[in-house]
Parts: sequence; C-alpha cells; structure tokens
Amino acid sequence: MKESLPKFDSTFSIDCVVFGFDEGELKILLIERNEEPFKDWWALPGNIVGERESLDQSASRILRELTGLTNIYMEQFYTFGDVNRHPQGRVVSIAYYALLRLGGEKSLKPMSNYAKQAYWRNVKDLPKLAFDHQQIFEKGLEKIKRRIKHQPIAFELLPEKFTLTQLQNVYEVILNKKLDKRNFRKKMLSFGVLKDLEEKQQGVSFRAATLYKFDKRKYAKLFGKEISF
Amino acid sequence: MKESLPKFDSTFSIDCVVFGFDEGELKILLIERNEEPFKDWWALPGNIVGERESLDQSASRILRELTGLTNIYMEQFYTFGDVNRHPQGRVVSIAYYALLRLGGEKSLKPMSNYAKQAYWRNVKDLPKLAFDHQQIFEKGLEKIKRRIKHQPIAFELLPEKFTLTQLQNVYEVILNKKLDKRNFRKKMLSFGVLKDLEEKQQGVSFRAATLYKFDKRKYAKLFGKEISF
DNA sequence: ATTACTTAGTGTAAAACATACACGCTATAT
DNA sequence: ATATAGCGTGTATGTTTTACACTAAGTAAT
Repeated sequence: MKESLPKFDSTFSIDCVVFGFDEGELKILLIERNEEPFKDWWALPGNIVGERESLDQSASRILRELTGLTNIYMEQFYTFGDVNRHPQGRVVSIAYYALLRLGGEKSLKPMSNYAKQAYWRNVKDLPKLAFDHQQIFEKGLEKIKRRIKHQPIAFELLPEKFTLTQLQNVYEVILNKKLDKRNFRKKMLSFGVLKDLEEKQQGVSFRAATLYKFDKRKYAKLFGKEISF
Repeated sequence: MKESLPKFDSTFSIDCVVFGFDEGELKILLIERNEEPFKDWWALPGNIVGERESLDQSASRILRELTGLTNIYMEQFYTFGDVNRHPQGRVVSIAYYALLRLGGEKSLKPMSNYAKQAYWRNVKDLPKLAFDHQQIFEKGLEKIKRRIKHQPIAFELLPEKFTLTQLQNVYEVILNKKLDKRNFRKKMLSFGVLKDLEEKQQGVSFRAATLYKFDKRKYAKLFGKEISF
C-alpha cells in the first residue's frame, strides 16, 4: 500500500515569524544557528515536522520549545518550496506567524541542539538571515499588515490590560504610519469590543491612562461585520 | 551532507481548486479518480510534486495537463498537513486556487493515469469529495471571497471583453449576494481601470451591452490605493 | 409596422463615515 | 508650588455609501 507513493529525498519543515511588541517597537525572534548549514547565521526558529505531528502541532511545539509558552496565537501563512531553498536537499517549509505578549520578562530558554540562543530583534534592524528567511519574514509582515486591518490581532501583542495609546502604537508600528489620536479612539471604541476596566495604569511617572481589555464575547457577536482600519 | 536531514515516509502534493464562471454559475473542476485510494470518487485535481519542481511549477503543470492551458491565474492559499489526511502515508498538500475563462469550449483533455475525466461542477452542487478535499475547496472559496473585494481577480474569470452586467454577476456569485446595479457600475467605473471598448455585444437576442476590458496599465498605476467592495 | 419582450443604462437625496485639527486636564516629580 | 508629559476630548467639512425606479434600445413574433 504505502509503496504506491513516490519517495523522494525530501521532507518538510515549519518556520515561524514570531512577532512581539515592546517599548513601542515591533520585534521578531531570531535564533543563532549552531549547526550546518548556515552555522552561526541568524535564522527564523523552525524545525522539521515530526512524523506523527500535524503542521499546527509542529508549530506549537516549536513555539513551546522556544518560549515555554503554550496557547500562542499563531497562523499558517505561506509555504515556501523552491527546489534549492535548502542546500542539503528538498525541504518544503510551511511558514507560520505568531503574535505574543512580550511582557518585560524577555526570558527565553537556552536553546537545544541546533541553536545557541534566541533573541528579540527589531524588525527595522534585522541581520542577514539564513536560507530564504528574509523572504519568509517579509511575507509574514505583509500578512499581519493586511490582517490587522480586519481582524482583532493587535490585542495578541499586548498584555491583557492595555491603554488606548498602547493599542494605537501597535497599529502604527505595524502599519508603519502615524494615526490621528482622536480618530483612532473614536473608531476603536465604536466597534464596541473594548471593555473599559475603570482602572488606571500603575507606576507611570505622569498622568495614568485608563486600562481596557479586549472583549471576546462582544467581538464574537459582531460576526459578519468587519472591523476595518 | 544530505544524510543530516531526517527521512520519513512522507511526501507532498499539490491540489488545485480551479474556478470557472459560466452561464452565471461559479464552477470548479473535479476529476473522477481511477486509482486507489478513493477509486471512483470525485476529487480535486492534484498531483505529487516532482523532485525538481517548485510548488508553483508543479501547480502550473497540473493545470496544463488538465486543461491544455498555460498562464492561468493561480495562487497558493493554504497547506493541509493533518497526519491522516491521506490513507497511504504522510502527504502534506499545498493547495492552490486557479481562475480561468471558461469560454464555451468546455473541452477538457481526457485524463492520464489516475483520473478518468475532468468535469466542471457548480460549486452549489458538489458531490462528496475524496480525502479532505471538501475542506480544501471551502477554504479556497473563502479565500477568493476575500480576495475579490480588494484585488482585480474577477476579470480572470471573464473573457477579455465583457459587459458590466457580466462583471457584476461574477461578484454576485462569488460573494453570494445581490448587488445594486447602479451602485456597482458607479463604483466599478470610478476606479478607472475599465476601458470602454466602444463596441457592443454580438449575437444577443435583446439590447446589446457595451463591452469593456480590464486595463492593467491603469490598474498598475493605482498601486497602493485599494479597490474595495 | 406594430407590439411584446428583455436587458441596458442612468441620477439624486439622505445617511454614514472619514478626515483634519488644538487645547485644557491630571497625576507625578521635584 | 510648579513644571512636566502624556491623557482625553468635539466639531465642521468632505467623501463615500446606500437606497431607490424608470426610460431607452434592440430583437422577435405577428
């Protein structure tokens, strides 16, 4: 039975563009490779898909190994399959982006086997990347630029409780343009998916802003209608 | 060198959701399988990716073998990789949608090896499909629904010269809702990407409509601005 | 030639939405 | 007390979207 499938010297991997937002900057996680090919180069975190793993499971595993976190927001966005993208053989790579709350504690586990360590790097200042990872990163960034206009993904980059200014910053840094404060607030609040927590920021050195949280229940009720920026 | 990549009993394939528009209906191409597994079932056209083929090349090849046509508009949209999606082994499938002008001549080549014949089927009346092809189809349809709102893909389904009513029909059948004629025309013409050919339809049994064509040059100049429906 | 039929093609008013724009308020730090 | 820095707010204008119905033109049948 199994014999009827052609067998090539080929396999598939997952690569992840892991976005985080910190101090007003959009960052991604990069690893420093510890193995050939591209030893000592910077690369996107990724790995070969296990024999008994679905693609989503594999991506989750990679993120867990990398950050210790589960339940990270994650989405498959494109598959890269040029014949020579990997110098050691035919490796088709399924790319995911992930968005996560980078809450001060930038504690990343020391990496196993193939990588020395992972670091957050500002997307505006990336080093040269291994394989076709530059291309993968660019496509991932493009995808979240589109998606943030219609889907409530910005919240994935923020802590549970956030201020409107922080939210606006996320939009600005991803869309790469300044937005008008009053218009942004008016529109964002008009969707009715933010819950005013009647609570102020703590520990800021000037006037504290009101905290909000994203209200998933209310968002679910919008079903059909689209948020748009 | 090559030995450092883990080898599983796995491979990858392409599956294509080929959309056509004819007589006011949105159709897709299905093949009747002539091989196990799922012998005699309906399925999306697809095939194993060749050892020296990129994914796009492989998809083009499948479409060429199926329709005899090259230069079909085509786009990768998702990769399906559940462990058990293929009963004979681990087959990850990269899915493409294609849009083509179904101009009366529904002449499809008789299929080689794995399929008896291909047929156009209305998307509103599809048979049960092999593998996870129902899921693939649904995701493909969803994608073109989104994409037609922002990208000029409707033209790919129409002949070079078309009437505004035909164009509106494409939108209506893909978005699955009626649109207002006057508003549709106003908006569509306002983008300035349709060239009035100052020429009327031939051989219709009532008042002939003006023919237009999509003007790629002008569309290219819009770069940045977005068409939206 | 007349008539019946079918689709083409057209405008406007009201509502909703997007944009542009600037200053007083408040909590903190000194 | 005062300086500071970010918070929070409203309006007027322009643009876009929506809802809505009839006449014009060409063909076919008689």
